[in-house]
Amino acid sequence: MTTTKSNKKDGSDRSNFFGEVYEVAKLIPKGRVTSYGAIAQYLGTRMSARMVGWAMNAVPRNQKVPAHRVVNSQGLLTGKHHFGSPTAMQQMLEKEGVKVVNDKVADFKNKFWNPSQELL
DNA sequence: CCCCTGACGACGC
DNA sequence: AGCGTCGCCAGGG
Repeated sequence: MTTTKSNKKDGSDRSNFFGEVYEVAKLIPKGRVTSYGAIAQYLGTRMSARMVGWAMNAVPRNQKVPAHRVVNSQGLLTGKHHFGSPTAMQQMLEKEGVKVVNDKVADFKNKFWNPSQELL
């Protein structure tokens, strides 16, 4: 075995960037939400938050990434249109306990999950 | 190889 | 507080 050190998690290493994004997104606790910028900042604030959202769209079906738990810094469900249905994202969030009003997360500030702080 | 778009964010007015 | 613009990085045509 040895396995040396390659700690590969089933193909999550598409590029450090995408892989990290998927990992963090998968770590988001149920009932909590985070923002694209927060993930970007956690990775090193080197890339724009746009890359994070982009990574979500590039998520293969193999990866179960709760992209619905990721919203923009306003708590707005900007990516809801990418779930196949414009209401799918909201439905999933509400199902997990996250109230969504007007395509926006209620108490977003309170439900915000910061990877750099919680994950630390 | 050049141009444009894209699930964002911060700043300026 | 709402709207507009620029910046960032990468992929697609």
